[in-house]
Amino acid sequence: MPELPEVETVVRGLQRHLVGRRFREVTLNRADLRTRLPRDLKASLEGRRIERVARRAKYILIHTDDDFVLLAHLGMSGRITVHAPGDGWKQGKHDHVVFTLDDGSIVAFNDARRFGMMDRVAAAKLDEHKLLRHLGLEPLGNEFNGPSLAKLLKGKNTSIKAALLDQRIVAGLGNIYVSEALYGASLSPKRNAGTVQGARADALARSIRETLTRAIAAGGSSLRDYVQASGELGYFQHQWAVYGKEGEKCPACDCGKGIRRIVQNARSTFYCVKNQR
DNA sequence: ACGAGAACCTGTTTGC
DNA sequence: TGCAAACAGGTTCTCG
Repeated sequence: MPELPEVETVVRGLQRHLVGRRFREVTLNRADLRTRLPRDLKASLEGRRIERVARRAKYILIHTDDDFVLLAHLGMSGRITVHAPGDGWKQGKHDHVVFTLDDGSIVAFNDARRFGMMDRVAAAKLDEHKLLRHLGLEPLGNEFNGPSLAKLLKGKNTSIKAALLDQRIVAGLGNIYVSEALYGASLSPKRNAGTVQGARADALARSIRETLTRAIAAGGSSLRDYVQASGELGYFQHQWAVYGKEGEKCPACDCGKGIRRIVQNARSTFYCVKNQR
């Protein structure tokens, strides 16, 4: 489900409702997510004040007043939703962790497939965390541009599609936005990653940045599981150029072949054969 | 050392 | 209609 724009949207929703509040109660309903939840999660969080909420790649970072960070990843099907006191929220089947805040609002972590995770780490050691330390460039960060992307792709002997899904290169892209960004840069997903240099890398970096920015503005893309922290859907799926559009006309041409779906590394890729080389 | 494929898990859609 | 197979916004481990 959630790629960078969806996680960023959730983070913004959490910032509105969590910052300045305290965890009053933490309920662990099941601990066997992608990684096992820390045993002391409840004891270590209850009473703590939330200082800020941030994002690194697809990870949500909730900073508490003891200089620790609650790290959360939504996997494929994870959601974090916030419910005002008395809004009628009832615990559901896959609500694995439920937080009650000091104002009585509820924050629910729900994840049917349990590919998501949560962990707690000292803020000073955040960058050394096993799951964060190998992450590549933030595509919306200042250091991300054509030359920095080209440098990371140089010598990569795989498709540009597979390379962009590798979080050690660009951190935060997923299956939807890779197809969309490659379309925006007129690059074939089958192109060898190492050949994306110079002007091609410039175009790709620009397209990645623009695609993600537009998706965030639309509140992310809702395909099946994803909702914002408020429960509202995302709307960027209505602006997709190619993803999920096999057989449809590409927005830029009338080539008649339509948008094609191929499978790369066991994941669907969508692209226009004529416009992307 | 690198890249492809399998595995993790549940729910929904598709096809025979 | 019913059941099985295929597929889904991700990541990590294993194997060649």
